[in-house]
Amino acid sequence: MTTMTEAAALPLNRVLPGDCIEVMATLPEASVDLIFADPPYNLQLRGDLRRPDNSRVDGVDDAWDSFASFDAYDRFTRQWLSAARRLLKPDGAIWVIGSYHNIFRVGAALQDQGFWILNDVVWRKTNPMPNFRGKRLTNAHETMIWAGRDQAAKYTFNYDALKALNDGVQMRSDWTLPICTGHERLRDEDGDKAHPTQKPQSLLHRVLVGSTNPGDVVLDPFFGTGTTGAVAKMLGRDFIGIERDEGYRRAAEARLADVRRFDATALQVTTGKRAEPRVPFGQLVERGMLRPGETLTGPRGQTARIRADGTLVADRITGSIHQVGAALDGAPSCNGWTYWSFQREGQRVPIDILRQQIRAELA
Amino acid sequence: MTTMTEAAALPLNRVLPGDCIEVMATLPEASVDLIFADPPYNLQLRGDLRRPDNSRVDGVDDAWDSFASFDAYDRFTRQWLSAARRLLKPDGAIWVIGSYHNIFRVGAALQDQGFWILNDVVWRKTNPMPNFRGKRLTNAHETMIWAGRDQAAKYTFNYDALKALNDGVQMRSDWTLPICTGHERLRDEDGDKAHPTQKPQSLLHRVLVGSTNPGDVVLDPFFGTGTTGAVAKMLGRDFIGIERDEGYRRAAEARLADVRRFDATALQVTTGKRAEPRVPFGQLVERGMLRPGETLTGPRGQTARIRADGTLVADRITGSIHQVGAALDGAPSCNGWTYWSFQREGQRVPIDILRQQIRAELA
DNA sequence: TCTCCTTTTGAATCGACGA
DNA sequence: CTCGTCGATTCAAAAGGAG
Repeated sequence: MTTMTEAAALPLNRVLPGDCIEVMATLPEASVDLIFADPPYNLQLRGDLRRPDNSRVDGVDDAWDSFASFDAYDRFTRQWLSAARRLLKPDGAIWVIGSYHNIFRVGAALQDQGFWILNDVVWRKTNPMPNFRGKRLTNAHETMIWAGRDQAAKYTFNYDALKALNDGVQMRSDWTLPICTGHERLRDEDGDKAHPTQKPQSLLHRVLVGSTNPGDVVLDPFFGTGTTGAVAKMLGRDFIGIERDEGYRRAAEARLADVRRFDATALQVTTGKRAEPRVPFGQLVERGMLRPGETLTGPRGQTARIRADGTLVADRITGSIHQVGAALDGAPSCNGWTYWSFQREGQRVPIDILRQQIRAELA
Repeated sequence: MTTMTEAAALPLNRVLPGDCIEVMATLPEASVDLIFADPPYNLQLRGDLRRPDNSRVDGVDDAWDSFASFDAYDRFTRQWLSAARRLLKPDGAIWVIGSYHNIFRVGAALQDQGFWILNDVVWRKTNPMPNFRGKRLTNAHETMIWAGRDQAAKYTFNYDALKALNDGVQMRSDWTLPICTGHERLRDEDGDKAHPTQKPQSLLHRVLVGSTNPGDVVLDPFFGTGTTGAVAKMLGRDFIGIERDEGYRRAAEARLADVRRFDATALQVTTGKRAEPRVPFGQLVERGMLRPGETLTGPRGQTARIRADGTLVADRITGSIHQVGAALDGAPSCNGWTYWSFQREGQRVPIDILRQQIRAELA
């Protein structure tokens, strides 16, 4: 959906160096379909933490996670969110992940800037770090906020694909997934973890399958070691990464070079009836699949006759298949396609069968 | 822990009428051990919502949940929080429950006022209302914030009691509990629900066991129909309720009169048996155990390829592992978990092996 | 009383498109 | 803009009723 000029101006599938607020300011507005952001959590750790066996926990103590006050953190948040919002297309959306240290401030800032929250999603970790001191509950989840650019945004939501991913029941707002460990966890030459808060690919897989389409542009302003880019590449989405730390950038670039894109068939995803072309009921009459004068039957024996223009008459009611069905049932609305049947060889046949025939021809 | 004079001044185990901000101002400072608050969520619903069968959803349209703007909601939040904080003893703590509509604003206000967040706790509903229009994820959880009066507060945390409640492993920050239905749900003379958002006793049971001791004073400034009071009474804690709606107050008082101390009802609902967790096939794909594009093999050499949403494609058939297996065999049904295998190092491996791996992690 | 099936219901920010 | 029309969309529990 990008024009040539936009596409030319966008540095796709690269990791841009620098501070994300400054770099985002250089990119063209309304050019990005989705933003996934994993900003610093502002953890406020005091001293170091030791396990019961006295070994030291390797916590997040990097300078980039340190802010002088809530106020400073809020200023930072509002700046990067504002820059990010400028880059979103009108129907774009954003995901932000955080913990209780920062997510309330991020959520309030999103609302204040006009983003429209669609869901908050809980990532339940199957294998969280235990609470070694027994002073609080095990912090076993993180929170993601999914928001449209504004209330009017017609955001992408692949409902049927996520439903398929969840064994045929609609996807819920709590996602149970393991943290990033094992081979997936990037390590430096010394065997230490390359990034303290590397997110699992499974998390990004679900986000991108659910809220983007192949060919969409996904921006990650806190790219880190590039989980967003890796999954985007696998799924045939374009990405833009921004990362100011050279070490993380190098790790991400090495990682991305090894990623293969899934083939076209694998990228296809379950779609529902919404994606199908519309078929006017009148077309069934025009094509002679149903004849004017023929009688249709409703679910409880209601009858109506077809007129030459594809409207129905029942009793004193006239109108579309939907309107007559709704009127007969005293219902506020009705899907005429699933309401009415016709007779063929003594059998009741739903009219939706005929619509499916036409759609099959169109495919 | 209360002195004689404080105890004398406190209206214990009663439901006080009136606006909570005004009523709290009349109570003595530093007199309460714990506050549990379920403030209005500011839902901002538009129009009515119908189920696919055309029945109408009885949503929250009460005047008390309506605010003119985020700004108005913030002012309200800061006022009641500030009044509540004055009432807390130095080592007191607060719980606030909310949804994505309001919880970010509440969380930020808590931090701004000097409360110190201890955990955010996710209430995962076993039986949430589905998303009827298929436009978002099922909103299947609510969020609670647990915070000390300030960073120095030596808050109460009954670590071992919660660990015992959780089958001997540390209590996590995600709690899986059913919503309030059935006999527990209070109804008026007409059989309608007495309160639109009654919380389950199991939730309060866990909160009060974990963060109060017998004899503590628990304040609920948005008392509603009195779940907090009922569970407090059962558990031998004192409570103070504030509720401005007379109908809710009467329902709460009738309810409380029937509650006996040490009633085991709440305990029973808290500990439920766990069934074997369902593992969607899609999770094997998300987690990279199987790749999109990879080929699965059936018992007699049938093949199908995996797509990014966890569905299979074989010939012209698309669907779940079960559906495609059944279609290829011309069978009415099929257990895809035992039907399909994948290749690893030249060997055929049943996909069920991978499901067992995931279940082992969850156990 | 027990089983089986049907009905009801729950804190919900729940369209798209053309005229 | 608004307005009218098309037509897509639900899961787990518990209550209630039939046999």
